[in-house]
Amino acid sequence: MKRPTIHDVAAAAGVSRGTVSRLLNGDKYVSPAARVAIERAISETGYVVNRAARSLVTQRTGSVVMVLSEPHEKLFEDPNYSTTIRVAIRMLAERDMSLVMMLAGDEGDRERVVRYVRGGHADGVLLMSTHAGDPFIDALQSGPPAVSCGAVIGRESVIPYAAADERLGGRQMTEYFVGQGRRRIAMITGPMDTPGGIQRLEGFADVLGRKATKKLIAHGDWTQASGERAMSELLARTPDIDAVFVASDLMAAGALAALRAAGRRVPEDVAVGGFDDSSVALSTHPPLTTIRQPLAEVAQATVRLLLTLIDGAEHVDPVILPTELVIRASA
Amino acid sequence: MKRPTIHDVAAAAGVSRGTVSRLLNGDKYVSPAARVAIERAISETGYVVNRAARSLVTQRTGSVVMVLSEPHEKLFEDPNYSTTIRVAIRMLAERDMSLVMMLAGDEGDRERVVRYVRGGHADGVLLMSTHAGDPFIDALQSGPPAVSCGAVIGRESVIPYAAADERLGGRQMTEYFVGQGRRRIAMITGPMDTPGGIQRLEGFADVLGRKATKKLIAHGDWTQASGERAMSELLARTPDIDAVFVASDLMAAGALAALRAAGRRVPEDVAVGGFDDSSVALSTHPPLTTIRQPLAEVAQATVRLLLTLIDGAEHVDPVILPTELVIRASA
DNA sequence: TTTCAGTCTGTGCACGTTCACAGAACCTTC
DNA sequence: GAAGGTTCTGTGAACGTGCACAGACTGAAA
Repeated sequence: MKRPTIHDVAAAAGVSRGTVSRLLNGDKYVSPAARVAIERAISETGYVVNRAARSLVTQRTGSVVMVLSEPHEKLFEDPNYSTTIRVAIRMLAERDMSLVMMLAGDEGDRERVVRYVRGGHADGVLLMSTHAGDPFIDALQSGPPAVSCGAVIGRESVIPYAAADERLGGRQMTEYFVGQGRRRIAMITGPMDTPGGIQRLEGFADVLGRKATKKLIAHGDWTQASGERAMSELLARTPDIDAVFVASDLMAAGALAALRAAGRRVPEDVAVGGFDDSSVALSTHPPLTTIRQPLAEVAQATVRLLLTLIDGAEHVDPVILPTELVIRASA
Repeated sequence: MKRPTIHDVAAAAGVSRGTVSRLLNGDKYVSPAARVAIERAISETGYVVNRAARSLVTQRTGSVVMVLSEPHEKLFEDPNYSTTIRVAIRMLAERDMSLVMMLAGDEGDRERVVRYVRGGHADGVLLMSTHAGDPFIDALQSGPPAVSCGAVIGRESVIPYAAADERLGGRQMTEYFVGQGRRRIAMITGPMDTPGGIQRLEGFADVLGRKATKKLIAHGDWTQASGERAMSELLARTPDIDAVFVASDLMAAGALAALRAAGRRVPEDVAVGGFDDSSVALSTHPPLTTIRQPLAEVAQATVRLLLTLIDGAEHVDPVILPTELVIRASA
């Protein structure tokens, strides 16, 4: 039993293919009588358009590809992903478009993505967590519109993006520490080739100025273990620290462990601030004071940018959304 | 500047469309001379096949749709998702297939999925975390092959799946408690319409037999808050508990908070066991003894089942993979 | 009546591929 | 040299849709 085609619908409704096609594509110039007949025929036959045939003639695929630029080993649970995926699916579904996922972890992956996109298999590209100087961004330039969820360092001008104001978040936490009368404020950053790594530190430095010395700054790689290590480093280097701003909740959990091991009380001896307001922030002891990012809003803005470009806009401006301080027991 | 077609490649290589098509589809009967000429022409022109045109004639789309059956509000970070998504993308990419994502949170979503699948837009369906008695599984029966990542309760016979042996996990943790000489062992379960909710409890009951009384069992909904609430309930009901098996790490984090509030020491007074071995298990204090699920292996097995069915197999058997006890400080 | 604009409809063609088929070229064997 | 099997190649016909175009019908204005 074959799937019904537009011919079958037309025949059942007693009209021609063209009329059915017009109705399907929201064209005006379809008489009320034809309209009801066709709608009935569609539901009777269970017709659904063949996207392949349509895209063959329209040169559009009705799909957007989301590219995950994480190296394979790092399967860490980034809440950003699940939120963005869901928001994107939902917004695309409203326009009857679908989301296809691709990985860009190694060279082979990236080549595959470029081939896919260049081959015209997607109407747009949604980049996730792309690292600084990623060469394959250039390869994407000539194809369909591409946007990034989160800033692409060094390429802000070439690829539109939506992101949280990470720098503001850094300032918010640091100002909070200062306002509490903390005097020796340290920071554990993320990798310095990511926006979160760079910009959260910038916010920290904005507030502290020259008091943000190298001795007070340690680097992690987002993992809990790296947070623990960095905290130990800091304690060894500058024992009189009374506050530490950690660039992610997960690393902050590591920092808490190191502080506990060193016999420091939190928040009495050392205040700890995280970033992300992830579920980890609630499961630590004490729960983390942290910075909440407007994840869903960023995702929405990203998709909106992409759709605007797909609709033919020449240029869009980046969108930067404010973060928010969430106060809990750790600071 | 138009995209090159198979005609352009054929012309550049001095052969006909048919020969190029044969090479592309791995057919034998292509002479060595033609082969090199075509391969050169392909790389010179930058040709990449038009999937829409191909799928129009082959009736295959080269894509698999992953259906996320979570209600919208619950955007909780399930590590299962990110692992399965990555594994699926990777395995599909090897066969030059792509993964498209859809949501099935409400009735409208589900209808969209059914239309999409029935419309022949996917060669297979990969169900994630489908709840018991989900009616839309039946709607999927008549379409392309569908498999589930995780058991589908009450439908094990109708839809193939791969899953972790949740029941075994429940036994492992409970036996560990028994072996340690714990006498009053309680359990906090997940929702009783999910495999994780039901089967982890079954494992618990397997070991404890009639000692697993109703008084010792409380129910949560996977959230941290529900874990905390359930733990308080249990303590009020049965104050002499000396161990509790919590069906997820996140809920276990909540249980730890409740125990701390009640002045119980962990693990001295009460041993706590979690489930999942998620990142939360490491960030709690003390770190959680828990059950590790072979997430990646389950994902691989799921995709393999689906591909086997897509390749024409009539029937496949479900795959159930063993869990593993991970001992940390909480028990 | 004629003219014209507006509304609605049907038809042929193109999109880029695969597949079945026919046939050419080559080798082996009688 | 005829016959028969491989191996290889080109060609026409689909697949299901959107779009441009031509034309039919309406009603209003000249």
